[in-house]
Amino acid sequence: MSGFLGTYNVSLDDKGRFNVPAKFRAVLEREYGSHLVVTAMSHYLIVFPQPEWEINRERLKGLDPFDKDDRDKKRKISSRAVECEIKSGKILIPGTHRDIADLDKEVVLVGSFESFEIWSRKKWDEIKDAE
Amino acid sequence: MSGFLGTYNVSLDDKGRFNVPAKFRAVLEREYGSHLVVTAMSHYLIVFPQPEWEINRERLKGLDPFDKDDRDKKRKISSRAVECEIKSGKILIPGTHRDIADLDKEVVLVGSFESFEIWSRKKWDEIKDAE
DNA sequence: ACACTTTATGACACTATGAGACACAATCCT
DNA sequence: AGGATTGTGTCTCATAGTGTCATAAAGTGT
Repeated sequence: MSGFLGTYNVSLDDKGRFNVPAKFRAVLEREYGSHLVVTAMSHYLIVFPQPEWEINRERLKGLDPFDKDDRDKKRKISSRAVECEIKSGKILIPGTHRDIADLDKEVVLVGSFESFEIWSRKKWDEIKDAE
Repeated sequence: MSGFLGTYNVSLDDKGRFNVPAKFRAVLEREYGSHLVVTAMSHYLIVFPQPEWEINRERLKGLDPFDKDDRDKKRKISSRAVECEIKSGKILIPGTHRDIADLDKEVVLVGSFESFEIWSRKKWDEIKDAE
């Protein structure tokens, strides 16, 4: 109902996974499912439940695969995304995406209603009070 | 479900093949099959699963065979297309097409929902951050 | 405040994946 | 035919990803 709320400090295990906080897990179980799409912004990642992501995708369906502008538009979105799944309560962020967002052990999850974000603790500390 | 997503650095073996990333392979197995059509754009290749290619072909059928622009577009697409198949988990890009896209050892696969693209690492690095 | 339940961390063994290599088959080219 | 080039099957190894458990920490009810 109320979506992803709050800020959580979590830590990645030796393989780059983290436990989804119980509150977030509850949202996923109630409203969505275990399939997620993670997309990279410059300094952080956004995690969409698959059904939310699907809404974006629908808008891109009609585009012409042989038209340059249409392709560019699609590529920009799809190239930075990756499908993930919650397995044994954990999510693995692929290495490529960990690198983009510069994640090390300490990361911060930030709820944003129908999606949530993943920040490195360092970057988050820098921006959280700014504005 | 969500099509080809993400960016993968892969390397061609001594014969010009590459392993299809597991995520892409899963999409192909779930939604399409192992038959592909590869077509060359100016600086990269586009790989369509055969069923997707068929859909686009239907679209091109609507074009006017006596209109110059329409003919040009059709010719451009058909003349540079080639059928490929995944064999032992790998795709071989024919030499002709490797040349067109200027592929050497390091290539980048870029998902684009119902198709994916093959770039030389060099070209990709040039354009990936550009707008 | 206590026992009990749930949640998060870290560790470890195991599996899957992608790179590279090599032998072999098919095709092409005079 | 013979040799070069192009394509195919298969194997090994390092690394990335997965399942599971023990322990620690946090949260819940009485």
